[in-house]
Amino acid sequence: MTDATQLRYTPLVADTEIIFERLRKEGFRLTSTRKAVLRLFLSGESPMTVPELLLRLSTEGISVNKTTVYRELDFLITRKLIREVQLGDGLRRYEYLKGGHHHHLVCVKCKNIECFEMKACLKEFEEQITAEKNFTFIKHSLEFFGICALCNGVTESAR
Amino acid sequence: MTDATQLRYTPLVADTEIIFERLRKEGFRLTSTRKAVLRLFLSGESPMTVPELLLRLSTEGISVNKTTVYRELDFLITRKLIREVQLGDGLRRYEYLKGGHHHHLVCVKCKNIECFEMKACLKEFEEQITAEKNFTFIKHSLEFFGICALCNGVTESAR
DNA sequence: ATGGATGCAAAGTATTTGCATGAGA
DNA sequence: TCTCATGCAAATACTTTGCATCCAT
Repeated sequence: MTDATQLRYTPLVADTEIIFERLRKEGFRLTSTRKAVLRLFLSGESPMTVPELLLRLSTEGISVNKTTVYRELDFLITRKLIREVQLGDGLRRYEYLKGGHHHHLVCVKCKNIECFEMKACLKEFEEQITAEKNFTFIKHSLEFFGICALCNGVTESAR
Repeated sequence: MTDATQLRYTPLVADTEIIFERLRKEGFRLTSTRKAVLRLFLSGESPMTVPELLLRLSTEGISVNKTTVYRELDFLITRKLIREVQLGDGLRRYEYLKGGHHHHLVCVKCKNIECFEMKACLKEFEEQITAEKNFTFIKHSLEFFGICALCNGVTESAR
């Protein structure tokens, strides 16, 4: 329970190439949209909403239709390359699913989202519940909300 | 960590009256809409979306405008009588906030939502993180997804 | 009668669908 | 060439806003 490790997304170009190659082998097309969206997720962004994603892409000079983005997200979710997360404000966000399961520290002030791991976090709890009430666990989501170190350091006057 | 208690919402009429009286004393009006919405939450429903809530009300023969419902929810959230919960499908649900903080077991098959408590669940974890990285915790949300006992018992053919 | 509460219409935002067209492999 | 992928328009779903009216106290 006392085992929290901060996740660091390493924006490995190698990762990108490996994923591209895997998709190609599986018979999917590597269109410019797909590459752009995947690169964006792989670059270590915080979870993004669709409007945010569209803005990011257009800022980079990439013009993509929103319908295409929604469909691309469906595709990537199905391939388990990204996942949807909800952080309490009613918006759907999407983030790169780099191997491990992890959770979020959401700053309610600056809205920054930090990812971190909790090894074997709720395993024993889930096992106990399974034994007690025949509930088969598939997944869980755990989000923490509070004020981050940066915002804690900022004095009222300095805002 | 091994302390899970199932929550049971007791639809106490007394609770309803106490809340009504409190609101009245604070200078808020007890309109028929307010009473109906509050009674619905107090009757021990699972978390509901606004459309679900509107349907429930109209089934009971209560005609309320959706705008009014949204505003009533705002009001009740401000008064900390209900809270918004997100259960992974992108929809906002609302539930009665009966004193205690609790979590949810969401069945992905039948969509049933069970509430339960975890005493001192993540307290020690939060304290550790606070010490490590100056993050001030305000709240957290924890949801479990899986197959409930009922759905586990149902054979494929019986569906 | 006063001000909180309501209803209605309209606008705003997020997401999905149908269909014709475009472009990787 | 053969489909997967895309764009566009429109539909759907959810939520918010402005304003006139209502009604609980």
